[in-house]
Amino acid sequence: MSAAKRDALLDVAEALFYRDGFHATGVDAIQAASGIAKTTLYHHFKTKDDLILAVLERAAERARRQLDKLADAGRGRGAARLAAIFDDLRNECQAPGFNGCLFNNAAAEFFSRNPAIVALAQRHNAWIAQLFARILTEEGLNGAIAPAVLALYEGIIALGRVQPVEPALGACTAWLNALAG
Amino acid sequence: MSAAKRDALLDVAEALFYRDGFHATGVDAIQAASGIAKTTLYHHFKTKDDLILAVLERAAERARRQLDKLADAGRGRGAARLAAIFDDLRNECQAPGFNGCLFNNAAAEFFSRNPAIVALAQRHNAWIAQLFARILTEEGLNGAIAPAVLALYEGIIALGRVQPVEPALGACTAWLNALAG
DNA sequence: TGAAAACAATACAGATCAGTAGTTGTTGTG
DNA sequence: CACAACAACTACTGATCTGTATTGTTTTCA
Repeated sequence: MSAAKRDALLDVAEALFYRDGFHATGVDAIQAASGIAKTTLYHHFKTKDDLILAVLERAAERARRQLDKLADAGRGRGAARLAAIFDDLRNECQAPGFNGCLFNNAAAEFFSRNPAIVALAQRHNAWIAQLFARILTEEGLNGAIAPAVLALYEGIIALGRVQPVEPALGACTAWLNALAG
Repeated sequence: MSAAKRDALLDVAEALFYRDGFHATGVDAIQAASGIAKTTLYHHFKTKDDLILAVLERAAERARRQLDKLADAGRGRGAARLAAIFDDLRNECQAPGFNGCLFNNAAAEFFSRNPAIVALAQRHNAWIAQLFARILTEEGLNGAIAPAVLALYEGIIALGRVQPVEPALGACTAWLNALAG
């Protein structure tokens, strides 16, 4: 399978999984939406769970690249470097069809069922926590609060599904700026 | 159906929904685990989604009672009144089988499928935000940060599934205490 | 051009899904 | 005791689930 076709398949699968959930999205729906035959799909992914893992791994890599880019751009700006990452949340949470964090959604659905999926979500969150810690120390701030910053980050994403994010984001960036003062 | 039996049924359904997810939990599994016949179940709940809504509504009432109790107990203690609510999270997140927030999990699974379930999660989060705002103003603090406090609260719950909550909770209560100073 | 792999389409297997019909207890009430 | 209402059980419907077998076509690459 060409890389482009594989990407197209993963695109379709990710969109359906994200919108409708993992258990509620049948392989038939992915087949119908992607045009790729079920036989072919199962030739490249042993099971549906393997496809889900591939979707999640690709999405995690993409998210990490994006976060790295945002973190690099703000280098030397103190707490504003963190605030820039939260600013980016505004766009994502307000995008149509926003349904929270793909990885946390997956972890919730597979909590008692597929440890590999939960572990992937765990690693992804740990990576973000480490990024936050690095940013904080590089900017001369207290790196120990990184876990709390991550909680804020994930909390805003979770709430963004059912609430406007602006109030939380506003108070949050105020906090982050207070860190610098 | 007696109230006790209804409660027992909702207990079983809630436990299965919480552990395995809503779509992954079949009505047959609830029947087998509760001993209540499927006919009876469908006599009292028109559809599976109605059962889910009943489970969520009961759980939301229980959670609100618990939060109200914690909020009342800390009256007059300033930011510590909020910190007490976060302290309670420690126990919940460390309990075996902890799988995040039942309402956010439900909202994620039914986001594109059942607006009533999403709306219930929305109302529950709004209620908590209002509680936090009331506590903050009653304690002479800035009520406008309530949405951010809620984000912290929900973020810790979301992360509690895949991470130890202690670091985030520690930094978080430090923040809350700094609010008082 | 020819061989080999990958592909699509269809049909199917076996299990499970939500939900229902009908019959047999079982229980509470006059 | 007799009656009425509810609950349990079994069995079933039709749909949908993951995953596979089959067959034939297209692509690829030497």
